[in-house]
Amino acid sequence: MNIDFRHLRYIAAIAEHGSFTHAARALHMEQPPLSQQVRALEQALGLKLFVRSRQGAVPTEAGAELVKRAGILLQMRQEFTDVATGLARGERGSLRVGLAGAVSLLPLIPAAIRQLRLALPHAVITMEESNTPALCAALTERTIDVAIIRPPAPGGTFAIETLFEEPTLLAVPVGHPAAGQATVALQDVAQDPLILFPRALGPGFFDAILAACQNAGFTPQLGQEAPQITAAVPLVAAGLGVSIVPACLDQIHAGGAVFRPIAGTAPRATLAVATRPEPPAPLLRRFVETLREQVRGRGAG
Amino acid sequence: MNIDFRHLRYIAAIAEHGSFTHAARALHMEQPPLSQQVRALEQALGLKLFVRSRQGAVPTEAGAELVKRAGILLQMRQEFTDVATGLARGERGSLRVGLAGAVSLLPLIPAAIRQLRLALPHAVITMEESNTPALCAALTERTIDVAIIRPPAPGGTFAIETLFEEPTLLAVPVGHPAAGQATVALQDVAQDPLILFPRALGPGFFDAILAACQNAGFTPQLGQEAPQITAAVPLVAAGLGVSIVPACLDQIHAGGAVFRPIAGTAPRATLAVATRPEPPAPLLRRFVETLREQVRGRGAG
DNA sequence: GCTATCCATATATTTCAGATATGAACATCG
DNA sequence: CGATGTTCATATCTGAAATATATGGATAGC
Repeated sequence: MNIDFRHLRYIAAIAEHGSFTHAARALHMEQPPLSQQVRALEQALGLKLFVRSRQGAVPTEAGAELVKRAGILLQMRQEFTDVATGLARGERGSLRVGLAGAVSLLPLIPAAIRQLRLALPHAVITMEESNTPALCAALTERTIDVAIIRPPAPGGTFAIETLFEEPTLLAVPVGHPAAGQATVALQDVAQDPLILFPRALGPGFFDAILAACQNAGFTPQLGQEAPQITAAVPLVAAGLGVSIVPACLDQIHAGGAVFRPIAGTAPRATLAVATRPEPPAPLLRRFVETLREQVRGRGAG
Repeated sequence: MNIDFRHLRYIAAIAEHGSFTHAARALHMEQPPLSQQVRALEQALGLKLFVRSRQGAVPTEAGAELVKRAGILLQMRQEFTDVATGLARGERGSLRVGLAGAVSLLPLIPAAIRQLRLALPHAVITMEESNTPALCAALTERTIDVAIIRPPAPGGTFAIETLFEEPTLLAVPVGHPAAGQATVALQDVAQDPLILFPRALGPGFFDAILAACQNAGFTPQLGQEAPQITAAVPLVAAGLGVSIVPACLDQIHAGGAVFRPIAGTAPRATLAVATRPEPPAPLLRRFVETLREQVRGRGAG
């Protein structure tokens, strides 16, 4: 015979109540099937678990030992279902979040992760920073579970949800004439070399910047290429040119670079949540929901 | 739904084989019921355990966690049955043995216990020494599981099995005329005070000694009463009289007492195994069997 | 495009846990 | 001392649920 949790529950109940009849009542069943099942179990194990008498039933020595183990097993089953419901509710599990360049400077994302960490102490949330193409590759390779990227996502097929459009600022070196103005028109820096990241790291943002310049009536002269989006700021500070960067980069106090709002219609840096196309794990779903809440709550970030 | 070992086996097998079809084969069942059961389990837990594809099935993160726990539970069930069969075979468990006075001097009993200890390393065997009435009381009170007694057993109802008849020796003080003889007839000590234990500690043995004296043609003059059977030897050594004692007592080298075989039909000290009337636990059965073997092997002991 | 393989669905079958009814043994109480 | 109520055991029946059988749909590899 195959021992079953049922048998374990039965012998535990009998030991607890000291009688087949009372145990049966507690188990919401009748006494005969209980006797029958215990009898079958005893036969299968080849030993008597209880000494029956008119006063009830007491475990034999072997019975006591096995009742003890039955209790442990039942407790572990309970733990199994508890963990399962925790996982189902997204209160448990692990989530690896990938962040595109400069995204971690946006208060929004760390805030969302912090909120989730507090709400779900059993969840393990890890972060890593990279660029959009690498993040998308990591998604398909299952190295991460979700990425905040700058669309479009290259290669593979993902579920993409636009989070919000981040405003941009013009970064100019101190001493530059535009640094004196409260707001700068793009034309005012048409002659300066434009320092940008490699287009592959965010073609959408890259093209939006170029389009804005075209709209302003000039074709920008591309200067030194910044290896990442954030790397443009030190280059500007070094006097190699100007740059258009996500607004959150003004947190980088490079000393030597100042940030100014752009007059008119400035380009915008889109941020999106990318996941694998498969149905999301509960914890992932919660994370995305939290992100949306944060966006709604803060407007931008 | 109630989670069952069946479900745990199923998900463990699927994780191991990486496919429903192969797992079903390994489980000696068909694929549809396996799919159905896992589906039901997933529904009950409210989460997906496996990602199905044409290449097979791989656990989700939650699935992997739960598969791990399922393996532990299954392993503990195995341990449960292992312990149960160990208990059933009497290879496991505890046995409390009570020994009547002087019985521990008989090589037979320690030898049996030693043999059992070596053969059954998982068994816990403890011993204690007392007198027959106390041992019988301990049996009914379930303080011990088996006793080697000097019948008859007072009070209560027990399963008694005679082990063997131990020969007796005459104990006389050095310097006593009988000490010079190789064999002593009981008549030769008819005038000496006979030192004996209280009759209640072994009425059968006590009466056998008196009967032997009557047979030899005299009624013994009872001297100082020894509190236990073994205590007679020092009293004899102190010159307070003679005694008739189980042969094994010659191991007590009191200095001052010598032991001599009794001519003719000497009284005999019966030893018996007493247990509670209920069917014996496996380990107890083994112990009694070992005792019988020892008796057969050694003749006396 | 054909075939093999994978999982899902639908239906039939069988097994087995549980309910009901009853019996036997014994303690308690009037 | 017998009546009554407790205990657990036995026998038979019912019903739910696990499994088998048959089939379908989707896809990867040849």
